Amino acid sequence: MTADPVSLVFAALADPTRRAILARLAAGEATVNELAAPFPVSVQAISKHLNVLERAGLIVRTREAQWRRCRLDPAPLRTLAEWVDQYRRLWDDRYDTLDAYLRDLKEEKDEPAR
Amino acid sequence: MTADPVSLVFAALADPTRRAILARLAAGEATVNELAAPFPVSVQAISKHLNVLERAGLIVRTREAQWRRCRLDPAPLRTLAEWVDQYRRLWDDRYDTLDAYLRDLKEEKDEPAR
DNA sequence: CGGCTTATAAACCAAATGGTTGAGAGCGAG
DNA sequence: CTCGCTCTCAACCATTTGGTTTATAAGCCG
Repeated sequence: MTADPVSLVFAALADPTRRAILARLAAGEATVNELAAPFPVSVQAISKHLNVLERAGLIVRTREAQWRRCRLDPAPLRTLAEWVDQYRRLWDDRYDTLDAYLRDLKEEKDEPAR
Repeated sequence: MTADPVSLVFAALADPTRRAILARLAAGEATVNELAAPFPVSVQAISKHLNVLERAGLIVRTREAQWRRCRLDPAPLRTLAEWVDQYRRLWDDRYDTLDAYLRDLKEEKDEPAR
């Protein structure tokens, strides 16, 4: 129960079953049974996975007769993309100019380095 | 022990302490003690966190006298950025033109040609 | 050598995780 | 109303996780 949203999203995505569920939902809404069908586990287990995804804000569930329709909410994924982008300069060559800018900033800050 | 690399990376990032360690390492290499200093937990706990980060491929540790110097390896973050990008069209309006392009690609594939 | 510092290993513990089964609740169709 | 389908809740279980403390390895320096 770390409560902090970023951790919730990362934790939710740290499971292959849940990532597969998201992939399925990217193609459109689905009911719990539809989502559970491809997996070798019980529907109850999938229901638990959906709870995790919902608490992370990655899906929303709407009740519709006896069905619970699940829809993907991409907002947390956007947040996550921004988080990863903090580190883009570390691997992306095309980031060179901004990287140089940041190096300049750093040199200003700690002169006696190296 | 899910072994699958993507899950390892997500799981490693699902902890605020470990993300803070990565943020620190983005500014440059550091020893275990240096990394542990800001946190209210024992050095042993940090050592365990470093094991998790290392198994996820996010850091590499080199021995240097009695110190273990830790360096960030951005490769898994790049993989992760690519994973998230699968979903970019779901939230990014500017993705409209590329979205249309991908739809065209898909139409091509559905035909027997190629 | 002996002591200090750095870091890991091992044993232990409480809590969280991912799964199961069993028991309903909610709703539509016959 | 009752049957069947959809879905969740509750209890239980094994394993993992994040932390602790204690012990130990490895290396520098006086």
